Amino acid sequence: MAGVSSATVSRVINNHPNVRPEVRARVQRIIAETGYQPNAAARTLAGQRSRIVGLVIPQTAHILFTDPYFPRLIQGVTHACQVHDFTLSLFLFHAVEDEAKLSTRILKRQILDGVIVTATQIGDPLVREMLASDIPFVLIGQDGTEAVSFVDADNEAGAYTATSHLIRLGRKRIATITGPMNNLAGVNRLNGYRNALRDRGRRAEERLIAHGDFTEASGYAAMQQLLAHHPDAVFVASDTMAVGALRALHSAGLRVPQDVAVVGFDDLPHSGTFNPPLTTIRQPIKRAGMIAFETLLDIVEHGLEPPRRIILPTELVIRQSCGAAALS
Amino acid sequence: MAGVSSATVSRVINNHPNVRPEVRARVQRIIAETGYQPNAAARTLAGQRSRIVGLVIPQTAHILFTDPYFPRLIQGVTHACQVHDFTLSLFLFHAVEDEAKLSTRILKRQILDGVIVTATQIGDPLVREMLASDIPFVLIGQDGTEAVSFVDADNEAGAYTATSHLIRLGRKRIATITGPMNNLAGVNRLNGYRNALRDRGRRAEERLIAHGDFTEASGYAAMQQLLAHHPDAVFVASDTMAVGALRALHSAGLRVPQDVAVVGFDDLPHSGTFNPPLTTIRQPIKRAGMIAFETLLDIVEHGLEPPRRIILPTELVIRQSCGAAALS
DNA sequence: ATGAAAGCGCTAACAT
DNA sequence: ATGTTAGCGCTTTCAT
Repeated sequence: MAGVSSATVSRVINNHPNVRPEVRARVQRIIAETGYQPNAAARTLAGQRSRIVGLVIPQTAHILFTDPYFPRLIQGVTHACQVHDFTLSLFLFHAVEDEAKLSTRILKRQILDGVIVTATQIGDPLVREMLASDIPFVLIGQDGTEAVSFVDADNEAGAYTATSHLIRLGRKRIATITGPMNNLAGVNRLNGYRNALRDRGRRAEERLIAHGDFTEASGYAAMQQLLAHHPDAVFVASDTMAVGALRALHSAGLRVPQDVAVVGFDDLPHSGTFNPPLTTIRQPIKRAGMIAFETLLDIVEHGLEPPRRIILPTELVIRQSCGAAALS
Repeated sequence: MAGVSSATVSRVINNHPNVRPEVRARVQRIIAETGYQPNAAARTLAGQRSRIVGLVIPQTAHILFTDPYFPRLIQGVTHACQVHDFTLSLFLFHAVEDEAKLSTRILKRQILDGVIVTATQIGDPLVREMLASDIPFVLIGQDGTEAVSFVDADNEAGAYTATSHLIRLGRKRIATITGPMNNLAGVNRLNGYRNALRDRGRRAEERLIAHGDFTEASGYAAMQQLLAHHPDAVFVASDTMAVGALRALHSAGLRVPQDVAVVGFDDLPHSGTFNPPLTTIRQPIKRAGMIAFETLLDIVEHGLEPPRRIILPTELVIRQSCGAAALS
């Protein structure tokens, strides 16, 4: 004790106004000298705030988890946590059964001030559960539910830009490899592709649309399937699938970009080192993670209403795989 | 209330023996019906156990964090946490300054029952700090400190196997791209390489040893450097660096495995889809994460002494890049 | 501006 | 085998 009551120490730590500056300074000195840190459990119990948020990654994302997308996202969220002196807890579901534990183990124990949920499918039961529990939460990406706060990239605009770019380069048979159709990012990127063609008086040919699931293997399979219809360009809805597509193209002896131009989506850390370096739509993954946290914090502190709906811009990053570099 | 005191409820929840079976059943029924979950903060405060462990990833690993190695590891740790009803908190350091917060923010607040630390450098100050704080912790990998519990792959044996394999295939000028020399995995893999050559009466040529830092870019640079000395094989100390090495080889117009055989280390999820598919040393990354957690749990429950030192076996996975497949 | 005291929801030691 | 009670270390009224 530094000559004051524990109540005063508490006021100092929590920056309450009613403390004489000189007392405050003295207490702070003692804190620094002794290396005192308040016990987190006691604060949580007394104050009803844990300063812990959860990052929930559903089972559907399990196979995607080694994709560099998630590390980037985690970097963003942890960085924001760091800045605001929050702790991040990770909930990674390995099987569908695990998700049943979400409500009991995670939500009802009141350890979390809020939750960030990522990579949901359309109408994800996880989201319904969260909604029912009235815990503050924000989605990264959308699940199609109205009145849910989210941070998302402008998937449709990004896909539109990518496809327009290929049209502008004079490509005639522009195919696409989509994401999963039970995922709104997958759907929106396909919409962007369709709209870009439509706005230039072309109709999307169904044979030039192949579905993937955001994995590299699915990109490979989808590209092989498209080959039969001789595309001269392909917009791939994720960079990871683009890796697979490039492999399929190489195996078939086709040159990129001369025979087939390729544009991806994501701009992952290694996309610039693909062979050839990948032209792609950059989405600010790390920033999305940071903004998701900050939005969540705002909700925790100022209430759930109205739902925050944040859409982040994307940009076209031109490298070699689209053939534009060769022209200029 | 189900007709009993809170103490009895507590006994039921914590599986204390002294409860009549019929009372226990009744209480459990009520718990199930009401969906009651004990408040985690109160339990922690009263019981001195939080059932939360931390996973600490130092700043030195920041640039490596998008490597699929970390997701695998995280999958292992979260899976084990799931099974034992623990929660995982992630501490990812973005800058050296952040690490200063480890002790104050993380260790002294007593939120964590224990900590798993990964990817340390030799003599990492982080480890010294943990040691000083007497919190239970285990390393994934080693930092060279004696009397510290760790789980590690048998890096030296793995590298020895890889190099021996290349020798057996008749390669004469076997180079290596190493990991960083301030990292014990890097050092041990180099030792394995040297020993394999020595045991077959060869001397490692210093010109055929190029240093990398486990990033793809460093693998590319190191391979370019080695090219001047005309290796006919190269053991690359990580699959991610092998991607870079393969790129350098392709750019130089060399064929893999005909001109240069390549063997990697890790067996990351995508290593089988490289061009050509990569022969590599598989280390059980996910399992290392699980075992690290279980070892930590053992330490938390049964004390720090003696330090657990666990070394996991590796295995050679033969694919196309080493040229063995072509021979058989 | 500060201190005293109640209480957050549990666990554990002590009675019975 | 079960209930009673005293904390765990804070925050937050309520006095002063």
